[in-house]
This record gives sequence, structure tokens and C-alpha cells, in this order.
Amino acid sequence: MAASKGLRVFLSLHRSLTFQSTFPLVSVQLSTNSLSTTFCCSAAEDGESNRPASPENESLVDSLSLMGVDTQMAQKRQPGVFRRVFTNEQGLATFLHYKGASCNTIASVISRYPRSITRSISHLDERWTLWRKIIPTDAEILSILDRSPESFFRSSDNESLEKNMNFLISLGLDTKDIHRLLTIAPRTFSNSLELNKQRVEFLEGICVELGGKNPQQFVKNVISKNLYILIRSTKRVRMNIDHLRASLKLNNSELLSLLEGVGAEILYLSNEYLKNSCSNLQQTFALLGSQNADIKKLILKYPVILKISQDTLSSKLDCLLKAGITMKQIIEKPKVLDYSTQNITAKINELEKVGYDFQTKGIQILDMSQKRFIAKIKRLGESPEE
DNA sequence: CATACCGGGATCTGCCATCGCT
DNA sequence: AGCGATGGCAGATCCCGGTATG
Repeated sequence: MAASKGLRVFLSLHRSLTFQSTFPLVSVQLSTNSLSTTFCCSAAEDGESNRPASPENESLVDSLSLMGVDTQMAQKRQPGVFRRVFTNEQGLATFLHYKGASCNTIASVISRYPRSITRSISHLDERWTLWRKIIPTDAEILSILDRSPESFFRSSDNESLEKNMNFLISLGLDTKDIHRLLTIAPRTFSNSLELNKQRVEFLEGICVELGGKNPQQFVKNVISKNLYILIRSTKRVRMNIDHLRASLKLNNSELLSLLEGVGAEILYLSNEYLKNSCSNLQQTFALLGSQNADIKKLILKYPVILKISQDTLSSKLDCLLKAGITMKQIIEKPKVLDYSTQNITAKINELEKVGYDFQTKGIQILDMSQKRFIAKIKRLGESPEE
């Protein structure tokens, strides 16, 4: 163990020096694999290491602890990393530090995705360069990394990443959407190219199946309206589409325009959730006296309502109805349900103070930004009942 | 000028199961 | 057997303001 500890320090040093002297590193070929192979061999020869169930590498634990890594968490997450003889935590730290990451960020990244320390500098550099093709600043990449280290590090296949980027661009998504996609759903880019292709073909198939004329455009619409779609299984999306069709009795063109329009973003809900949500909504509204046709109209107009949890929905409806607002009004202006119960309640209270009558003046006022609402209240106070 | 319509911005990871490779 | 890579899952809104319209 002592020998390997010495070697580790040596290697880390060597790595750091190489790293610094040759930055920006176009041709450094310190591949983790070849190094670890070499090391495994020499370690096996000294007859001490590589016992089955060899204890975790103490020097690695020490070195990570010094960096502020939560080693317990890390070991629990990816124990295999701690049995490796060669790791590149110093290289990773130097690399991220150079990009502007704080020590805290680096420690937290390693704690949450320990395998990150197995990536070589040249690999990291290559991957970063690819990301920079889409994300304009290092700081932005860092914030994504900090949020989701796994998205950046889970795949070690840079070639696949590049192919994915080219594929997604080839779909005709505009730069803004590609940027949003990598920012918001970075996992899309660590999917295998095959998987992304399958999912895109699946969406095109849906379009054709529903009699759509332009599958490419359909796919673009769906993705840009629901950036999570490519990290959902096709099984899930398929079942949700089938369920929507059946429970709302939608025809092809209604379904098609729902999917590529405002409805896109409910496709990724879990099957159970969507199912429960649909039936709960239909039940609740029916109990409150709404006709099926109205409920369908409501969902087509404001499908996001299916994302609202049962409890939240009933508490929102509750406070609207208590204020004397009718179901008919809610169905006409469902956007009101966008706002939190708290927000709605506060507005209603304000409006009661100035004697606002929802029956004659409508409920549109509840769907107003805070700024506009306050201005409106002020005017109402100045000239009550004109 | 006021309201109505509409789209967009923030955000969505962290864990487990499985598979193929060595 | 154990690893790394990858697929898939659960979780469950709220708010703002540009611009057309009147």
C-alpha cells in the first residue's frame, strides 16, 4: 500500500505538472485506461495489492477528504472508484479550478459523482470544448455541472456526445433551443446516439400515425415545447398519448395539435400520474356541475391543469368558488389556476376590500402579474364604482 | 391608456436496474 | 464477480411582461 501511495502522489504531481505546462492541452495523451492497466500490473507483481475485496484505497480517501469531498457519500455511491489504483482527482480539480470552479463546487461534484475522478485531462478538455460549442461561457457550464455532475460525467464517450450534438442540430432546432436543451435537460446529450434517434423516430411515427403532414416540424415543435421529452422512455410517452386519446375521446387532428402545441409538456408525466390526474379532474369537475364537453374544452385549452396535483387543484378551486366565482368562469379562463393558492387568495382578499364584483367584471384580473395587479388595485381604490 | 392574449423564464436530479465486458 | 456505461424511474408550478387589441 505504501508503494502505491507513493506512486499516487508521484502520478498526481506528474499529472498536474504536465497539465500546467502544456495547457491548453491539445495533445496530452495521458489516458486513464492505459495508466491504470500499467499500474494494475505492477501492483499485482508486488503481491500485496489487488486482493479480492481489497480495502478501499486509503490514500485516495485521505486525498479526497483533504479536498473536502464527502467520502462516505462518494463511497456509497460508486464504490468501484475507490478500488482503482489510479485516479485523477488532482487533475480534475485543477481543470475545474482553471475553469473557475470553487473548491466547494469541486468537492460537491466529486461527492455526488465520484466517477468524475477517473476521467483524464485530455478527455475533460475535449468534452468541455464540445460543450462550449453550445454553451457560450465556462461559467454557464459550471453551473450546469454543479447542478448535475452526472449529466456531464456519466458517459465517457466524447465521440458519441459530438454525434449527438450534430444529430440534434440536424433536426433543425434553432441554436436557442439547443442551448436550452443542454442547459435544462443535459442528460439528453449523454444518451446514446441510438437512443435519441429512436426517440425522434418514435415522435415522427406518432405524427404520421395521426395524419400529420410534416413529421420533422412536429418533432421540432414537441422538443422545443418540452425539453425533457428525449429523456423519457418512448413507452411512457406512448402510454400517455394513448391515455389522452381514450379518456378525452380525441380525434387525430385534435390530438396532433394538442401534442405539438400546449400539450407537449404533459407527455412526460408518469403514466400513473397522468391517469390519476385525468380521472380526478373529470370527477371533480363533473361533481361541481361541469359537462364532459366543457371538461374536454378545458383540457385542450389548458392541458397544464393535468400537472397540478389533486390537493393543490382542489384548494385552488375551493378558494375561487368561495369568492363567488363560477365553474363556467374558471373553464373560460383556466390560466388563473397557474397561480399559487396563496397568490390567488391574497388577490381575492385585496379585491374584496375594494368591493370588486367577479360576476360583472370577470376573473381575468386574477391572472395578472404582481406589478400590474397592484397598479390596478390602486386605480380601483382611487375611483371606486365609476 | 387599459386590458387580453400569449409565450416564455426559472427549473430537472439522484437513484436504481440492467447489460456487456473483462 | 465486479465494473462502467446506460436506460429508466419518481417527484408534481408559479410567475412575469411583450404586444396586439380595443
